[in-house]
Amino acid sequence: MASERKAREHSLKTRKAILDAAEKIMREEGYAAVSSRRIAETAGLKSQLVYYHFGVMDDLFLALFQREEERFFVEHARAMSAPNPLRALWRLSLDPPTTRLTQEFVGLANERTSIRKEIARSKQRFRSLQTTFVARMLESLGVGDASELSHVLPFVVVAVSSALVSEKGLGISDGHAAVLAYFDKKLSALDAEAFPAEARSLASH
Amino acid sequence: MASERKAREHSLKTRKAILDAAEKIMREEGYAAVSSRRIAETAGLKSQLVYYHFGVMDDLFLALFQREEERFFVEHARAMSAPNPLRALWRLSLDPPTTRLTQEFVGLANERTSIRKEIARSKQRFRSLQTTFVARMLESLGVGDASELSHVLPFVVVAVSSALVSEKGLGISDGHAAVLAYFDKKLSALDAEAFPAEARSLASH
DNA sequence: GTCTATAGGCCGATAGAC
DNA sequence: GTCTATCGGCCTATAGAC
Repeated sequence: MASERKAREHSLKTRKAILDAAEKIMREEGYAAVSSRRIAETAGLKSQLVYYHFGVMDDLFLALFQREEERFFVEHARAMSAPNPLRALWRLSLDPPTTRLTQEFVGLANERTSIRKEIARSKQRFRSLQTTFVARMLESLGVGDASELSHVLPFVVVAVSSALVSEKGLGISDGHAAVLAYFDKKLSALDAEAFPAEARSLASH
Repeated sequence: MASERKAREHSLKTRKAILDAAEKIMREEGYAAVSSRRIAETAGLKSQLVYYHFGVMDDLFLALFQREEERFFVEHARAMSAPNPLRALWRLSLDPPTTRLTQEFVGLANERTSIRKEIARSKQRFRSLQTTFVARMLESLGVGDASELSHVLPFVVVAVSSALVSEKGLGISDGHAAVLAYFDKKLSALDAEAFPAEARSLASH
């Protein structure tokens, strides 16, 4: 029936509105500010609808996290297949909206056991993707201690960019310019060495 | 009067008990779990005493932070004057109790404006101390681009150790061994270069 | 699927007796 | 300085009408 389809679409629309509102609050005011009432206020609907569509609050947070993880996975894959993958990963990790939300989820994980497992699983997933990628990259360069560096490099990139975003949120920027310049320089150089412009240009023919 | 002195001592004891309880809860369950009632329960006293001794909750958090900052400053100074200062700073930043609490205060800063300024001020203070210290160290080594590195090095050390502690809290340890080995090695080497054992041994005579 | 109404809990904070 | 008592607020979550 057409009415069933319409109802389903409407339901999806409400779910999206709730998730969007939750995400906005979480980004701007932190996970602690996310409540069914604040979501309702932001999305322009009644707080009980949150429970109707998502069950308990834990499930809402899980749904939001999974949506975010999917989105991040796409951006992550794009960064990895860029001509300068290390620098692209670095810039992606520097994106304030993305990283800010990730940090909030980590904070949330300290409070809610059901969330912690998901965050941990997701973090390990991306870490594994990055380590594998960098390992291949270093091997193709003939680097000797590729095993250690392939773990260290992605870890440092993510940790440092995360710290930059965190401090920016606190209104601090001491030394940030130096850190940005240093990593842009070093990562670009490594990218250029692993994926020389000539090879790329030849490969595309 | 002796009774006045006794009362003052008792008051200090209560204040300490409250701060200790708040710190314990914050460490174990996160800043969101710190409430006057939970403090009272943990410290074995009435929740109203929290307000009597500290005014509003913001002031309690400020008092706790300042106590913690003082403690950290002492440890920080000790690390800087160690024979291998960079590695000592690295190990200090890796201390879970210290770093875990710092991270909770950063989260708290997202919620409470009055706290944010204090956290930012303190972070800048330590950053400045570290940058100055590393700059002198690199200059004595005759490093050319000492200005950039003196900003990058402390930033990376703090960011990476913070990320290690954070992940450990989530139950993740993928690649941690490699990161630990790498930084221990690199920082120790830099320390040894700047403060050779012979120079130290001669200077102490 | 959305509404009104409401139960039950923890919170910050204050007033006033002792 | 510590006690009892209490107010008002925001929260999660559910019941039941439409």
